[in-house]
Amino acid sequence: MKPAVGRRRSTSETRCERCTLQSLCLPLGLEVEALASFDAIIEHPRPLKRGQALMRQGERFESLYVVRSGSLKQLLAQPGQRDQVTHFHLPGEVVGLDGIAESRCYGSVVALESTFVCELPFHRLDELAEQVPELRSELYRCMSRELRNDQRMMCLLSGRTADQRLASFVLGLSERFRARGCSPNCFHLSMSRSDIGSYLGLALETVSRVIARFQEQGVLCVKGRELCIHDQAALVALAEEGVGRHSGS
Amino acid sequence: MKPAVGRRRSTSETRCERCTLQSLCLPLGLEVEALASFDAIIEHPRPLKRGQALMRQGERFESLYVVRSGSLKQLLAQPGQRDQVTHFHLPGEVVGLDGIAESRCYGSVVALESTFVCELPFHRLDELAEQVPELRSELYRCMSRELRNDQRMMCLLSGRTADQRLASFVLGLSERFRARGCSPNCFHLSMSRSDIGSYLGLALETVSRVIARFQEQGVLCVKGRELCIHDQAALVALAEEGVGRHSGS
DNA sequence: TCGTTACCTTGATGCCGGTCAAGCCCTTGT
DNA sequence: ACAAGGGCTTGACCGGCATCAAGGTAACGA
Repeated sequence: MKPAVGRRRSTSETRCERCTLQSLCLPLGLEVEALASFDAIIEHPRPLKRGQALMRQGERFESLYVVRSGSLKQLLAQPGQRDQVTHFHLPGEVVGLDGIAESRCYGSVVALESTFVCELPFHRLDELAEQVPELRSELYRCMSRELRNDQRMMCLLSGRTADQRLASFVLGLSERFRARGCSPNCFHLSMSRSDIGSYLGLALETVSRVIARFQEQGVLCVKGRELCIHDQAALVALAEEGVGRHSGS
Repeated sequence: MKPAVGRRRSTSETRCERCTLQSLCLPLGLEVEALASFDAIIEHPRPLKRGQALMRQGERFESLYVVRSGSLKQLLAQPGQRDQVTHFHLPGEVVGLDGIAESRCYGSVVALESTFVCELPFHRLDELAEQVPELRSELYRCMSRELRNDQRMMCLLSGRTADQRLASFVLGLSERFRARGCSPNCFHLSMSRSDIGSYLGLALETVSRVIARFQEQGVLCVKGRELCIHDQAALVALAEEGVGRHSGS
């Protein structure tokens, strides 16, 4: 089921050089020449349809992927527990770093909509990183950033109320869309309420209810999966709100 | 307050070559020669006393550290929220990887007891990694492993009951002690109940109560901070226990 | 067009675990 | 030796959120 067929190298239209995600992506800061070398190792598997898997938990790890367009969710299955969403991946984000350690994919990654990715065979990437210090740094930075994000998430999950979690989630998405040149105030949620709930450690009913409450308060407006933030300041206040669980005084 | 004074290079007794943590530590798998180069960049700040900080959130990131003996906790301060424990670090574990991304320490790291560390100035480490592919791989693997652990933690925090969290926590520690050649069944908790609670997203009272319950059930035995596991199988069962929150059927 | 299905919303109920409070134990310093 | 303070335990109470349940809505295929 791996999209081995349909892979192809860069064409003029898929070149990094012309990619709008340059400012976010791995080859950030590479010289023209290095960028060309980087480009040369990229493969382009055929696009994924909604629900299709980019990788499956336990599969052999071969490549990193960068989302080119669309979005995906990462799922972790654990013994005696329902699958859990651990990440959502947006364009420009690197997928699969957690597979390096054991040469196995640590989670499954599934497209939430039609999704294009760039594939970076890891051994070739590492070879290139040996020669290009900037690429090496960027790889470190990328992993480090993800560590940082995961830690934030752990804090979110461990000490905060449903309202705070939802507010942080929405703000986080908003920020990520802004960085991608999309509207930070109105955007489309490609994931279901149930995905959001799983990700935030809440029941899907709670997600629904909190969204409804935010709407009543005029903080945002949701219709199906279209979301508009009306009062960002209020959302920030909701996310930080002094008194969550364990928050003390 | 940085322990700049008292740093010194390796002496015969601090050499990696003779270190009992070799099988766990970063230079894993290096040839004799590469190991010597690695050894040469290590510095040894003076030991930390209980409560002393190895790094403080927001400080400039310069070095990675490896715990040589003792243990530390990592704390993250967030606006309008009490500090939260995000990691406990045991001997052989690398500290500070999350600082690479922004060249700032992402959290504060504080000793839980008398603690020795090895300091690895990051720019020198990276220089060496350029020449030694094995070291590079090990660095990647190390970060990747941490990503994986953080994800496990996120799952723990988001979908599980207090009992499951505690049981997983104890099992995790047990496993880590085993890997370090210590008894996996009887060990010392260098962190307070409150630290454990913060780490697991529970009130310290809950930690105390759950431990008491486990004790009544004969699963383990705790006296102050000494812990003995009596029935590991039961603990595994408690950790996985089909029916947690969100677990569905 | 209709039926099927997946997704979402809203209500009612109950439990887990947070919070507050009181007291014990052990350590540390004078 | 005693006082003081930090850490731990245990009890009582109650609130937030999971769970169960019952529709409503939208998308899709026949």
